Amino acid sequence: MEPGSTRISQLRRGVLEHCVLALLSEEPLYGFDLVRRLGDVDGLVTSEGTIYPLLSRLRRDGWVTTTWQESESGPPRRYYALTTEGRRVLRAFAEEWVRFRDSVDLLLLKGTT
Amino acid sequence: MEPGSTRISQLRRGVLEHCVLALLSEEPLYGFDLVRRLGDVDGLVTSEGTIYPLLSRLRRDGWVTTTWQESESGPPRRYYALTTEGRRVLRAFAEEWVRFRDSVDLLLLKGTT
DNA sequence: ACTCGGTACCTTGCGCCACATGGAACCGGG
DNA sequence: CCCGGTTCCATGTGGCGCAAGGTACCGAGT
Repeated sequence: MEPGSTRISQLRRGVLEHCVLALLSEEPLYGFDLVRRLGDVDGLVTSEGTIYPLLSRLRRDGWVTTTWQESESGPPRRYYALTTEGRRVLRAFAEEWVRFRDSVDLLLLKGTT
Repeated sequence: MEPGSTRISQLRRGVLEHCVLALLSEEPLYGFDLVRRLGDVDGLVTSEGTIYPLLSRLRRDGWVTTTWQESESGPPRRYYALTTEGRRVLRAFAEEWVRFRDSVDLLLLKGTT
């Protein structure tokens, strides 16, 4: 399938990023683990080709810091942890999301019930 | 501001399209009117530069049909009406949206309450 | 030793779509 | 006779999710 063409993948735009922040708000995690965890969530299944560029952006924007840690089961892991700015962004998005979600719900589920 | 760069505009991706379908599911509407109606909805404010290419895609995909109608207040209006296929797509997306929304809610609003 | 699957990191190129910008034409009122 | 409101459209840009492909480490099996 052509990249970025499915309807559901359009949906994830701008949301996935903040779902990662939400996961990191509980504990530092590494990329490969994030892919696995998101893989368990309906509608948020993703791949390494999405996660790593995304994590780079988070780093670039100063929303996360990273630390390398040895692994017993493979190459070293890069753990990502939220910065104060990252937490602020997450909180702000959570509010924005609620407003957006309610608007879409209102339009979309009016006649459907 | 650079086009498509704001965080909120990423959110609208793939959603706006189906919100338009939802609006059309009640009655045929024309482009300029759609911009006005979406302008009243928090988080879905958009512009003609977004709506008209979007409507072209809906037409291309056979989800809508159009009819021209004279206007007393300006140039003729192009009214868009849902096809059977369009209604099917809308119903399918509504289900997909609920699943997606619930997943995001779960991740995003876990610690925020 | 050698391969093989699992783990773990990364880059590159593509396609989609929201948006800014700008253009055209119609109308009514000052 | 111009100007704001209405109504349609096309073009170019930027961001991001994704497929594809590459590198390297580990343990287990042959």
